[in-house]
Amino acid sequence: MAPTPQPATQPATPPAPHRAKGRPRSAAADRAILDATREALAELGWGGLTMGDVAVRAGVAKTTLYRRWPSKNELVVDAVASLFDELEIADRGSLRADIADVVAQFADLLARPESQAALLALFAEGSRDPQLRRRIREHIVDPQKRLVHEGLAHAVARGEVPADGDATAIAEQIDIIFDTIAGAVEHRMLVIGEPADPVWINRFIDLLLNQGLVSGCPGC
Amino acid sequence: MAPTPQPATQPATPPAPHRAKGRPRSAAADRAILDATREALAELGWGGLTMGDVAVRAGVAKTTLYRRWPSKNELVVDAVASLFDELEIADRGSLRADIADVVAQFADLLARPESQAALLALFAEGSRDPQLRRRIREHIVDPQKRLVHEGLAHAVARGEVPADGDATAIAEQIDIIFDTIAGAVEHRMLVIGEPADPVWINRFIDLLLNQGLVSGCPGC
Amino acid sequence: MAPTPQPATQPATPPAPHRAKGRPRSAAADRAILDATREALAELGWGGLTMGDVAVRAGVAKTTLYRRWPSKNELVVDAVASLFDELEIADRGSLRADIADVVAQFADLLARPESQAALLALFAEGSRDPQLRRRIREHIVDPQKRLVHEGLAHAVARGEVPADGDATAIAEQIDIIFDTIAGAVEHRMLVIGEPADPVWINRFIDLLLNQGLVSGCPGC
Amino acid sequence: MAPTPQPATQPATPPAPHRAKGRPRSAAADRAILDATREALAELGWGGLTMGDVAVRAGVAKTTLYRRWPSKNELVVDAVASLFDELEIADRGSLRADIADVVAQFADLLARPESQAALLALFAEGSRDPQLRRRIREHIVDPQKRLVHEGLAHAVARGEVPADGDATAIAEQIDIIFDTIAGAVEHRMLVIGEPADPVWINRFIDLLLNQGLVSGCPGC
DNA sequence: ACTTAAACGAGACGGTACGTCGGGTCTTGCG
DNA sequence: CGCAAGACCCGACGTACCGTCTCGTTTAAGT
Repeated sequence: MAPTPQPATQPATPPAPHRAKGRPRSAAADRAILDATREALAELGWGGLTMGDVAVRAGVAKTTLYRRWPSKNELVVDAVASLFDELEIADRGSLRADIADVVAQFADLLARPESQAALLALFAEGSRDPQLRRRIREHIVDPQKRLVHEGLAHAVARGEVPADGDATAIAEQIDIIFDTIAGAVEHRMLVIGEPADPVWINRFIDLLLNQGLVSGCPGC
Repeated sequence: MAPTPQPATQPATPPAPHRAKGRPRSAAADRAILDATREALAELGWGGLTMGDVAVRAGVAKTTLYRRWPSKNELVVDAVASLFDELEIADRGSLRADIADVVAQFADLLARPESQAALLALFAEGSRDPQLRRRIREHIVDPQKRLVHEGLAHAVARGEVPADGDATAIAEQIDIIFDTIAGAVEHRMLVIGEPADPVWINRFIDLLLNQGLVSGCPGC
Repeated sequence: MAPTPQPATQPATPPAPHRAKGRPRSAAADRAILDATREALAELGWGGLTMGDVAVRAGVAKTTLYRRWPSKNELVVDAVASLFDELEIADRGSLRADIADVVAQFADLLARPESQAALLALFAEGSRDPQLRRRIREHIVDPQKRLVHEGLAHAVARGEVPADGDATAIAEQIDIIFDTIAGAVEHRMLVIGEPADPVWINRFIDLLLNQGLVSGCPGC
Repeated sequence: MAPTPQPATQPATPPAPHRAKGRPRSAAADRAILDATREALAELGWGGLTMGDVAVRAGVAKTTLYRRWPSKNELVVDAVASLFDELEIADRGSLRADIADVVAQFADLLARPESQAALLALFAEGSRDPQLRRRIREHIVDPQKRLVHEGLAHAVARGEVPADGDATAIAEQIDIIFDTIAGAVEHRMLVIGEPADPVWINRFIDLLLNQGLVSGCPGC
């Protein structure tokens, strides 16, 4: 999510260079502000984070903040969204290994204090602001479904999982799987505050892959 | 969670009547405040909730609030915790039906705006305040594990699930199951903001009970 | 000014002893409260004086205070008025000596910090509350006019001052003299904050007795 | 007395223009606040005067008040001090007339409710705060001694009063005269609450100029 | 000794103002 | 025109006292 120019929303592809009059905006300021935001967020949490403080940390005037982001919400979304770009799924040879790998990545990400504070703060604000919630889904959550999608593709390619023909059925299936995996890790780390270590991950995948709740799969 | 007496934390079982000096605290005020808090929370969310406003709604002086709860956090924990006392698991004849029933109850609870706002706000604050997180676990989250415990007992009694001998293994198993179920519903409703309707619940239980990810359970 | 019984103002002359039922009021409490008031007043001034603090200093419940005095005003008037009862005029052989003596007494009284704080606080409140001002006049200021009255009587007896026949003229004369003497000392000590030492007193009496402003009394 | 710049007390003569960064303070706000303060003071007195109320009357935020004056004291000193700049002494042809004139001016000033409340409140606070008392003396009281000084000069020029050679003796004489005149009027109007009408002024000057206490000046 | 009723301590109560802090806007002068 | 600085309006914060109100407990006078 790129810094949002306030007065004039520039087009996605700026074909006309639009020879900006006057002094151009400082790119360094953008970076400094986002870094300062993440730092302050990790230290103080959403409630403790103040625009004035971010401005001071970034060595920037408050005006400059508001010129780029209309409010705390959007600033923090931007500051946090980028963290999730690093998640990747690699073909590790088996469905179990692939899941374990991506869950571990997610767990690593959520282990950072700033991620915890930032995400929960966003989710909390999102519960009152449908627009913000939509932005969170679109920019932060939904993009990660690609991981499930790709992982499933690998499994199908390996023959571990049959290729369901129906596309919408697959989409819904992906949603459920994603809800379940993401939710379990989130609950474990954000709500309970316990680490999702390899042991936990293993047990969780056991449950997910049927060696869990009704092991032996007796009457299913 | 009962109103926390500020200066002197009395023991859980007060054998000594503790001859209260001075005018006793008004029980009506306690009730009015908690009700007002839940109401305001639903209307305005955590960020919009003001102590002054709660006081006005409760027909109570601001000082009376602060005399009982040192901060918004504690007040909201108290106000919200009671909502979870209503969850129950009934023996509906099959493991699937039991799970579906309790998930539906949980979904109903999280469908209320005040629950969403309150829980997420608490979780967010909890990420910065280990003490608060502990209180959330102890007073709100962990007590619900009884549902899994009882459900599992029913299933064992019915012969749907073998009785694992090891007690600690069972405890860990319960934790994982709880993390997974609670996490999935939380993610669905609190993060994504989508309803956990019967269709979703069914698919989710499919996944949980092996008719899901690797349906047919080929090589497990 | 005696402690004012609140609910029932007893008649000035209690012919019927009014056989008090129940526990009688503690005289010790009265004294403790007035002492505590004077002490607190000297330390903290009117603005800093709190009823709660006075109660604590006096080892008494706040209720006990309010049972006797309806407000801070009346309490402080009572607490302060007694200080002025000690002023006396002695026949020291000459008008000048008599005046010097009583002015010195007044200066000693106003030299105490609690007198300064208390009086000025009362005067200040009195400027907004005509009733209080009246009470101040009647209970604190006017009673001291007896000093001028007696001093003048001594001077007439000595033949230093002719006996003006008209009673009302004398009364007005006394008022003026009192305003002048009291005012000068008050201004010197309460407003300016300088001591009224013997040198100042001497010069002041010079001015008052004609060796002052137009010394030599040329054309009078 | 000018509004006191809070963070940096600039020198009396700012030779360096002190290139002010940021938005300059609104001069209109200064005026509005001082006017509102005088108005509120007259209506409500010191005790009733609220910073919040002053802010509302001045159409200004409370923070703007506190940015300029650290407390009620300083604000009211500033608001009131200017009232005293209007006192003047004119050469009316005789010492008696000159005195009568300036006393009448002083009486007019003290007849305004806001002057009474403000002055007494200041004096009261001054009794506990030596710094404030010093500021009162320097900014409000002492400057008025010029009136005595000038009046005396006129009298000497007219030959009504002999020119005392010693400068310090004259200074002390002025102090005494000022204490006496100011004190009498203050006592009359601020303490007693009676008007200093022409009749009273005449009698007072009689006393001051020897036709008073020992009229006829028999043995002086 | 027993009754009775007011005084008492403690402290909770509804209020009001306090002085501070953060949000978001506006107004300067400089580059 | 961007930018730093900082004043501005607004509104919530948590605290301190106010004067009132219950409580349960003395404490003396009258029986």
